[in-house]
This record gives sequence, structure tokens and C-alpha cells, in this order.
Amino acid sequence: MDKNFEKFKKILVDKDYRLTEQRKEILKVFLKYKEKHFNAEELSDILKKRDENIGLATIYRNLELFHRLGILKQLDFNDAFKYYELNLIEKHHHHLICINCDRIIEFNDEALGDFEKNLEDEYGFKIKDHIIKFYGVCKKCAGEDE
Amino acid sequence: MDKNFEKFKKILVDKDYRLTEQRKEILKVFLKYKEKHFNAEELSDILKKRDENIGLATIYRNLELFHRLGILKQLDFNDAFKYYELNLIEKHHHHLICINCDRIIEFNDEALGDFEKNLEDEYGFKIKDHIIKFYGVCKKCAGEDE
DNA sequence: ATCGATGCAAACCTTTTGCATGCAG
DNA sequence: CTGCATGCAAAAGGTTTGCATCGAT
Repeated sequence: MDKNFEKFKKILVDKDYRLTEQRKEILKVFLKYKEKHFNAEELSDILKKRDENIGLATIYRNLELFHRLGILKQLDFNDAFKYYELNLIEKHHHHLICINCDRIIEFNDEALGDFEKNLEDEYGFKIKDHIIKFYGVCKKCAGEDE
Repeated sequence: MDKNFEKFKKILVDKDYRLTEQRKEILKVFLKYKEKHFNAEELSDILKKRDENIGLATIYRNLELFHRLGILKQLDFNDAFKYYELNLIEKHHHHLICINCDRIIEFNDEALGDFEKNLEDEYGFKIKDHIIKFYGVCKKCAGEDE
């Protein structure tokens, strides 16, 4: 079994939240597509295809819960939806968003440590997490312009 | 008169948008509170206090317009609202968001250049803009915990 | 058996839109 | 004058909530 799945189950149980079928199914989707982010509607569609009929309200309630528990990260890309993705400490990544084709490219951030350290010292602010989005033109779109 | 105000007027006129009283008043609010961000409702309240009765729909339409024209930046802090702030090239700043008291601290980013350069090379992605949010505990809240 | 979790539908709330009127160019 | 911009109210659309029922512990 997935180590992360066990970890998340423990987080729920430790805080006296019940391990319902619905919660397990939602987590399984995120764990299958590790780096991907979903909004409530997208999750609902994926679960329907798996013949898991979970009400939208339940999905919303649990996305919010998982976010509060630190299991999921809440993202937004300035459209109408809230997106969520796994909050895995071992795989911190961010997004390059193409302003031409809306493609989203994930990248890892190892080089950010020093930058954060300086900020913490300067503002007396203890950084726990960050969300970084770079907007620009992706390789493909730049190529098509030529 | 404010140099930026003239610049924004020129952007509108050059693209054949009309210089209405409402547009000028909205821009004036942003130019008065240079570093601050507002959502539509907050702007409406500020304008009401100035006895400028501008319809909410007009505010929404113009925030969107100014965003498309590059005059305003669109932000979000994972609540229900969209926020906007001046997009001044000379004063690029970002946000430290306290996860305890929701206080938002602005900081400038001069040290980000190298980081971006590396990303561009690695992914063939031409970066035009970025939005960076650091979540953590601010000085005040850290102090109160002790 | 208890009480938190779910499902459904209705309510909510921010944002968008249609349409008649107003005003910048 | 002409047609874009505004204001109002209504609609849209994502998210939240109330309540009866279900099911994890």
C-alpha cells in the first residue's frame, strides 16, 4: 500500500475524523495522479467514471477538510474554481502558466531556500509554505510565433 | 499630476477606450493607495464614501478591463474574492500571508532574477510575470505564542 | 446505539449579462 | 450624433448549508 495513503489515514484517525469510503476514494484519486491538481467538478467526474457516486457537497466538504489538515494544497489559476493538489513534503513543485495556451508546466524548487531564509530574517516572518506561479510563454507557443 | 495616472490615461486612449468619470475615479483610488489591493466590494465602499456612486457592474467591468490592459494585477488569497492592485513595473512586490491572523505583509523582490533565469533556460519558458505568496507566521503572532 | 458524515436540494454570494439610458469623442 | 459605457436588476455559476438518513466507531 502507498505510504502516503497510510500517512493520511493516520492524520484523520488521530484527529477523530472517520475513515469513510468517500474520503478514501477521494484520497486515492489524488494519490494516483500525484503531481496533478483537480477542482471539485473534475474530481466528481473522475469518481463517477469509477462508479463511485459521491455527492458534490461531500467532495467540497472533504477538500476543505483535507486542506485544513495539511493533506491538500489549495491552488487557484484566476479562473472561477478552486483547485487542490497533494501537499507532499518530499515533492514540492510549482507552476509555469502559459499566457498564450493556458498550458501549466510543473517544476521543482530546490533553489528557493536561500531566498526564503533572507525573507524570514528581514521580516521576522516564519515561512511554512509558499505558492509560486510564473506567467509567460511556453516553448511550444514561442515556437509557433516564429 | 501623477505620472502613472497620465500613463494609464494614455493606455486607454491609445486603444480607443473612453475616459469616463468612473474609470478615472477607480484609477484614482488605486493610485492613492499605491501598494494596496482591493476587491470590487471594497472599491465600491471607498467610492461611496467619496460620493462617487458607481455601479458594482461598472466596477467589475473596469477591473477586468484594466487587468487585460496590464494596468492592474489580479490577485487572490484563496477566499471568495478577486483582488486587484496596481501593476507598477518600478515597484514589484509580493505577499507574506500570516496563517494565524491573515495579516498580509508586502515585500519587494529584487533577488528573484537569477532564479527566473535558470527556470527559463531549463524549461524553454519565457517568463513575463509572477505571483508569489509565502504562507507562515508573522512576527506579531510568533510573539504572542511565547 | 451514537453522533459524525453523506446526499439532495435549496440557499448563498460573488461575478456576469441584458437592456434601456447616458455621455465621451 | 454615434456607439461605447453605465446602472439597474436579473441570471449565472461555483460553493455552502439545512436536514433527514446513513454508517463508522
